[in-house]
Amino acid sequence: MPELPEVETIVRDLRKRVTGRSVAAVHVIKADILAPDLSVDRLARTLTGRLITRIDRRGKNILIEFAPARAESSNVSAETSARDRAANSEAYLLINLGMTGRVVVSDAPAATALEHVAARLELDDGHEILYDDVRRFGRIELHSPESWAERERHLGIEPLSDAFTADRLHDLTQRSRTPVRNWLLDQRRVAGIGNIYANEALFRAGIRPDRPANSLDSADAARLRQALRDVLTDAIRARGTTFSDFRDARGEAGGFEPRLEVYGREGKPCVKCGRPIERIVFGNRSAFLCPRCQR
DNA sequence: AACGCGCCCTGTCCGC
DNA sequence: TGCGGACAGGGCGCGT
Repeated sequence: MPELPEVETIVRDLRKRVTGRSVAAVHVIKADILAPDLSVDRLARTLTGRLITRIDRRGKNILIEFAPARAESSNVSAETSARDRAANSEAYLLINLGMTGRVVVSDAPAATALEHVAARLELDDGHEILYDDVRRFGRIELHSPESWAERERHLGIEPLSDAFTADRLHDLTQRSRTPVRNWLLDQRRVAGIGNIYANEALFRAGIRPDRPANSLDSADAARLRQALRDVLTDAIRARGTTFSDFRDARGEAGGFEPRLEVYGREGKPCVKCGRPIERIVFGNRSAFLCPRCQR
């Protein structure tokens, strides 16, 4: 269930721990977590020896940026091969955790407990970045600046950015009649929301999850925008929600689960009115709501 | 062509 | 006690 707050938690941990390190070696144990066009060989060839310059998050994706392999030479021959050009520009490693992916730095005590390590990045300080994933729904992609720019075009607006205004959200929702919970899950519209925070935000905003997106008026959109920002911010502060699988880069669970108000609380009393929380299923996923507080 | 559904994968839990 | 089936749900590919 890693969504925006969980990924942000990992990114902040990683940023402190591995920025400025370089890659000594790459090991892939389960090759099926690599993107279809990415071979173990190309990944290893591209990353070995490279300096980690930045760690970022985009939606639910971890983005590790690497410096060019060689310093840019002033006058490279016109016949520079594609591989040379790639080595002369930044590289971007994208990690999507899927359902059960974990990124843990190897010196954390919890690292030894990882049972499904799919890939390891050895660093020059002797530590490793471990990618662990029981179900292997996660994915690792390698990008050039160009392919990353292309990939990013398919990701929607960041809900914590200044650009995510009530007007913008209202405008976007008016183009679709899909249930607003499903609407929120589509990463091409808003990036970073998954089923847990979609449900939590809709409860906070007093909006039923099965309402068509285009039924939201501007007041609904304003409440939803604020609810999304609040719940994501609160969850980041609590270092994410752990149901069973999520762990931060130190291998530790998040603290937000006890503060969920509807998700996973079927039959339990609504925190606002006391009525039992209902679970309904649509779009192949559970939605949780208070039938009284959400309209 | 936006939308909905099934699939990928494994661990856990529940009912018989 | 054991086992089969449902369920978890991110993201993608496909059919309508």
